Amino acid sequence: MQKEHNLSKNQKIIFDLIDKSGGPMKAYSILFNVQKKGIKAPLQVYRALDKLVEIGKIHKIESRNAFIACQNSSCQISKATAFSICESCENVSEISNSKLSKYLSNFSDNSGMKYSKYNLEFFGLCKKCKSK
Amino acid sequence: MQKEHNLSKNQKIIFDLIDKSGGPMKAYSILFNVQKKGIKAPLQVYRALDKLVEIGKIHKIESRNAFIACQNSSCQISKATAFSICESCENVSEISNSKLSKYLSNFSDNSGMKYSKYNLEFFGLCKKCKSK
DNA sequence: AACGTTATGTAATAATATAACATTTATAAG
DNA sequence: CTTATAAATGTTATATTATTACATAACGTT
Repeated sequence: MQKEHNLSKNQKIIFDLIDKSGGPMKAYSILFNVQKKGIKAPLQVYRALDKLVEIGKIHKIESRNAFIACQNSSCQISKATAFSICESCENVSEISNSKLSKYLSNFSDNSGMKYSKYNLEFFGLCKKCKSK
Repeated sequence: MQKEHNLSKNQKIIFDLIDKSGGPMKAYSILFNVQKKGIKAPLQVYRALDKLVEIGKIHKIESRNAFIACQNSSCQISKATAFSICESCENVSEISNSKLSKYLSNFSDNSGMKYSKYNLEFFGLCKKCKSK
C-alpha cells in the first residue's frame, strides 16, 4: 500500500496535467499550460516537479529533460526506474519488469559502493517507427 | 579493434582536458579551461563534445549534464553505458561488467520495441563517503 | 585544381534551472 | 484554540545549459 500524499494546489494542477498528457512533458511546456491556472513562474513549476519526483508520482527522463507520470502503481518511490525511449517519435514508456528490477536492485560490483538507486534508459525504435 | 579517429584540433584539446581531469566535466567548465587555447564560444565546446560522444571517446552523464572520458577501451561506441555515481562527493566511474552489459544488451520485453542502446546510472555512496 | 565533407569562428538567443527573499497556508503539539 | 513549526506559495532576478544561423577555412578525395 502506497502512502497517501495529499498534493498541494500547485502540485495537483501540475500532476494532473502531466498525467493526462500520457507522455513526457517539459518544464516550460508545463508552465505554458498552467498559466491560465495562475502558475506564472518557472520556479513554481520546478518546486512542484521536485516534490512530485520525491514522492514518486512522476519521474524525470534525464536524457530528455522531461517528466512523466509514474505508470507503475507499485513503484518504489523512484528508487528503481527504467524507461524505453523511441528515438524517432520520442514516445516514452516506463518498463515494469520484475526480473529486470530485481537484477538491477541486487546488482553489486567490487567497487565498494552501495547502490541505493538506479535509472535506466533504453533507446531504439518503437513498433510504429520501425515499420516506416 | 577500434577504428582510429583522427581528432581535430578542438576535439583533441577538449578530449585531453576531460581525460586528464579523471572525472566528469561540465561544458562551461571545459569552456573556461580552454579559453587560453583559443576556444572562446560555447558552440565550439558543444560541437567537439557532440563528436567525441558520437565516436565513443567520451560519455555524457545525463543526470549531471557532464562529460567523462571513456574508461573502457572496448566500449562499443556508447551503445551500452553504465555508471556509478556517488551522491555525496559526485565521483563518477564507468562500470565495466560483462555480465551486466550482456544482460542489458540482450534485454527485450513484449513492447515490440527493438533496443539498440542503453544508459544506466547507479546512485549511492562511495566507500569514502559511506564511512564518514 | 575542383569538389564535397568536416571543422571552425562568431554573435545572438533559446531552453533549462536555481538563488534569494517575503509571505501564506497547513500540520501538529500543548 | 493558539502557538510553533514545517511546507508551500509568490515574485523578481539570475545562473546554467544548449542551439540557431550564417560565414569561412581546412581536409580528403579524385
